[in-house]
Amino acid sequence: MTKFSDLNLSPKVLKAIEEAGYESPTPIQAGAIPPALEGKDVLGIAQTGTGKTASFTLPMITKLARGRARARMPRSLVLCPTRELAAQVAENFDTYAKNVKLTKALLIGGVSFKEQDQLIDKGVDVLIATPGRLLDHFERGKLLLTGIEIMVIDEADRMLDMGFIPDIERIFGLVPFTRQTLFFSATMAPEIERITNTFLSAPARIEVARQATASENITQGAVVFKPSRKDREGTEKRKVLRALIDAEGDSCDRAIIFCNRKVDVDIVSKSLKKYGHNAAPIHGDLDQSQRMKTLDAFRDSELRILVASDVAARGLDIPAVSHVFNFDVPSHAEDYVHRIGRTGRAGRSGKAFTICTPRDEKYFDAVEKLIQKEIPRLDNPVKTEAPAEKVEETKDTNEPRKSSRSRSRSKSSDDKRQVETRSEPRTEKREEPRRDTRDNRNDTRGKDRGGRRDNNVVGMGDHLPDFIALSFDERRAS
DNA sequence: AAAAAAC
Repeated sequence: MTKFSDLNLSPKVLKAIEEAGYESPTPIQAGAIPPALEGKDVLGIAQTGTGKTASFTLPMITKLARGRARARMPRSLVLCPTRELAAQVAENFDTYAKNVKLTKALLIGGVSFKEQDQLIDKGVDVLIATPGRLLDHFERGKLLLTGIEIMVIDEADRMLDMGFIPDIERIFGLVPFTRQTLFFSATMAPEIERITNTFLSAPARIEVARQATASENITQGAVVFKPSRKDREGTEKRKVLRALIDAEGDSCDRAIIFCNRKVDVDIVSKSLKKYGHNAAPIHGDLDQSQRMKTLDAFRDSELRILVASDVAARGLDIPAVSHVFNFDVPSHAEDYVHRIGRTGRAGRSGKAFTICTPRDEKYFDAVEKLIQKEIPRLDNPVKTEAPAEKVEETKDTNEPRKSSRSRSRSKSSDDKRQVETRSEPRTEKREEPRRDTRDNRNDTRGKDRGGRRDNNVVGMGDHLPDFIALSFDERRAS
């Protein structure tokens, strides 16, 4: 098996790798690092969780260690689709460049320009950025991109989804023609193919998507149910969610709940908190420092449940998530794969539950078609509409269920949320509030991230279930 | 019916 020491990385980088606890490169690393070090363009086709980030940071650090940055002329540029992803790449540089003198700046939105400007003025070796903020800096004339030696595009397919491709093309036009380009995408959509044909020159192509895997290690299940009333859908889904979480007990020690909408992220998070769960929301409307804090707490196991929009579906490095719950079926089937791919990583087992109501059904069908597998239906964990509850809940409108609801409810839709949050704890036997005593356990998980030494983890964690290992085209082509 | 990203 290849070792990092066979890859021609600089001794200082090797030392940092060793200190982080790694010995063997993952396939994408073994494939991408040698051509990157030779100065070739690289086209890496790899899913998240394959060790992709290190496959460009390691050779970059090795190459940039020689030479120094000049003011306002960064020597390399890494573009990421989301702020979190950019921050994560920056952390990766910190880890592996700790024995090397390298300066870097993180240019992302949501934070002030001032500090970013100061860093750029001093001169940086590595610029890590989201496209919008990078162009903003550029337009202010504070930033020269003519000194870029290496440019990295991370998660290109996601950039495509987010409409960043015009920005990316523009940035390609601002960096020198002679630069080296390292380009990463989980899939090769036609538009991505076009970009790579245009902007890469004779790239070394490394595809690890089809990597064989030992076992299918995500257990999937779905609760399909019909809400008793349209206006109770949210409440009842939350109840199902709680029942699912509770049924998992202590084995559910780090979970992500995905919702399709930001409002629902907030509502679900609040509701869980009220029921004693250690939960917090993350989505794009929350301010950046809050997003970072929440994510850090989740990684450090201070936070047990992360309620998220699809900001967190792809790319973020969150190790060893025990459970993924889909509060909604994602409307893009591919997102299902990304979401549940947050669990069952690096050889660990994981569980993924999806809640599906009639309005989700067509998306659910699309998901099953994509993964070429039937997701086992689970019994609704909420006792089949216990009559006692029903009576209590509906006592204000004491009438047969099938009666028409044409009589508009006196509650305005405005105070619906309020009503619901008030009534929720009442409508069911409130379980013992769950105590998340994370501090009383021997918590080593936080350290997992940089230096896991578990026997069953290969390289930087390249264990993927079979269907994830298929490219999307292959999955679609069923 | 959506999320993300620039002010």
